[in-house]
Amino acid sequence: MGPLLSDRSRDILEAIIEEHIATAEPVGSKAITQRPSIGLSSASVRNVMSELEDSGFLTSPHTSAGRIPTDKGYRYYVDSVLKVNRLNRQQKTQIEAHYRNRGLQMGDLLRETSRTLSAMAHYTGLVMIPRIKSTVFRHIEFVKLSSRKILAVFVTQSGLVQNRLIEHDEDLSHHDLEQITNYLNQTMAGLSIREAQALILSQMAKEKALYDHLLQRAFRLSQVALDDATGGDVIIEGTSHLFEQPEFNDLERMKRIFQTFEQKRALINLLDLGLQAKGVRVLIGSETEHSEISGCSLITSAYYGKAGTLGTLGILGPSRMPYSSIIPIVDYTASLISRMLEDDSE
Amino acid sequence: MGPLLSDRSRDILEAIIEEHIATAEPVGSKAITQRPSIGLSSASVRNVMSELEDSGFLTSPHTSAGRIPTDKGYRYYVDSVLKVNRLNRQQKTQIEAHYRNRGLQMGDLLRETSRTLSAMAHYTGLVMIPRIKSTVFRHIEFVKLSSRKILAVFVTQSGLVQNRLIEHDEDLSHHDLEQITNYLNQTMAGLSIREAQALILSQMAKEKALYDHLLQRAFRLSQVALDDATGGDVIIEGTSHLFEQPEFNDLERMKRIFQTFEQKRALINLLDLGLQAKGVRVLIGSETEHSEISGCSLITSAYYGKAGTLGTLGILGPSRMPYSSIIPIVDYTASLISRMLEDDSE
DNA sequence: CTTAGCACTCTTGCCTTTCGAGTGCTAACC
DNA sequence: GGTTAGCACTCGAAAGGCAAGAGTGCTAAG
Repeated sequence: MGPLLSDRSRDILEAIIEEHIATAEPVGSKAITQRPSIGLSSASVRNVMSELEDSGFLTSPHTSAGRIPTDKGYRYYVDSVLKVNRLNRQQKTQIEAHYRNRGLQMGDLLRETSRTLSAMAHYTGLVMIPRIKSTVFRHIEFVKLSSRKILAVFVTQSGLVQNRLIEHDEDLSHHDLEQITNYLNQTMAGLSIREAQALILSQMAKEKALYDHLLQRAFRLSQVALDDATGGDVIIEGTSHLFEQPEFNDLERMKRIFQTFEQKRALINLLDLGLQAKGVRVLIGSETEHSEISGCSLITSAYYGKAGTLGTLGILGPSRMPYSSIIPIVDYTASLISRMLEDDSE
Repeated sequence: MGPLLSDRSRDILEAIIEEHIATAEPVGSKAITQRPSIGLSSASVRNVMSELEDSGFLTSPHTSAGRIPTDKGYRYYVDSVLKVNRLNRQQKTQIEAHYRNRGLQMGDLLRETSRTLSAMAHYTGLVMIPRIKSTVFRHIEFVKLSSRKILAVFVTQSGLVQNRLIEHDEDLSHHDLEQITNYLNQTMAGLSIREAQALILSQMAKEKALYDHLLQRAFRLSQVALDDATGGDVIIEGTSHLFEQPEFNDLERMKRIFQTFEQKRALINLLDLGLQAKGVRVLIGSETEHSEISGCSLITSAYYGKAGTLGTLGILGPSRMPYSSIIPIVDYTASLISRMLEDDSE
């Protein structure tokens, strides 16, 4: 896909984009001629640039200011031109160093991953916390906080801890809770949450007939505890890096971006899109269909545990981003923590 | 304390500060004379302003630009002039509305509180998560994730859930862990963490003599689980409000502030200062001794659970802040969630 | 002690000018 | 034919100048 361009047009588009990525300035025809790979005069380059503008790959801020890539331009570049670097030994070591010497539990591991991404890329790091539904049951516990309030604490195979407060209209004794806990832990051991939920529903129908009071309670509690209503959260780190980018010199724009960070909803939706995709996914500018972060690109990849896809992680930065070096960072980090999460649950 | 000023100087300082808070501009002598409370000519006001500048309460950005309060000026104002408003019915209802209709567990409650503070004040809300040490033990659970890894999940009286990954060199069976769990839950029920830790230490000494293998393990595990090394965290909400303030039009400054938000360390230290203090505490500009957030003020208050002080919460905004309306917001919110946390553990 | 008056200072906004970068077009060149 | 030198043109950025306005400090009179 992507419209076909002549070799020459492609080379010049590549040169313009790379120059723009390096300088953050609109690039003129003269700058291009100075590249060894282009053996043309500035006049010829101008002709090509004019064509590229007509077909929507470039745009000019004003008449006499050189040209900058459009989202379409970046898209073509990423899809058809870009050659992704491989990480060198040193970079890999640098990433791995973030995880050395610590027994990190799931939550901390994900936070550290977001930090790693942000530190390596000098942009903002994003890590989506796994949806409960995509995890495997390990352990559940009901702790009685007061006569009406029960805290359900729930641990997944990969060590993610979730908890939910349940208001119960009936006073269950410690002993009752213990029995419920034991029963549920035995019954649901090793099930995926999806399976567990199905089991609960079918059992609830049955138990109504059997009229076993305690079991009824057990299933009702576990149903609430495993309910996924809270729906996803995302860990954002390294937001201050955005201040370093000249394209974010605009306070109004920064405000909108940070509002988006705070609401998280929109980010979660964007990250969700990457759940199914294989490998690294690049969303450029308006493709995010979220005007609040226009001018930004999002590089994401899914990460996995033993039970399959857990979530996505990625980097948010300006569209003017050195894709060739950012993409492998996301790729390597995703596969690294996937490996860690798979090993973990042995 | 606070240097003594004549009534007149005090009135004029008050007028200048309130005018500056309202307009965000340097205020000149003429603006002051228009206030009904000041029955003086601009010339007289100028004389007083000159004195106030000499004694360090005011400063002028340049010769012909009116004057703005210094940190010392704000400090005097807050300590000796300010009359704090009371919240009206509507504001209280507004705050309470944030907590209606939801069974919020501890973590969510604190996050919601940070949101509430930020929404009510239009500045950034901060809530410190309680240090383990200042809480009461409720429940502990050890979940075996793999042969070497044990996840310790630990619930406090107020429903705060903490977890820690323990790498253990010995393969404990599920049955062992269950016994350990039961024993510890019985032994430590109702103790404060401080007491529990003391108990663990003394028992560990004893058990060495008694040579009970399982108990030794139990105490060693619980020691690690209750270790407070992670030390505090703070929930920050509403950072985007800062963009609305004219004094934060400076990108370089914003960057420093957001870096401070990311590191959190400095914020935690500042919030810690408010742990002992009774009532609302105001830190103005340079008093924070943290140049990164110079020009900011921090209004904090401690909040309580049944077992005493849990942590502090507050609002971060520009020094030019309507203290009279912000202080009661912090005050009321702190007492409101304290009440909720006390009730909770009945 | 207060205040009117006034000279002085400095910023702000606005206008003009200049400069330079970059373009598009045309005509000459290979 | 494609390619390129040359050139007029456009437009923004930077610099300078000017007037307006706000605010001050000082002085002298009330």
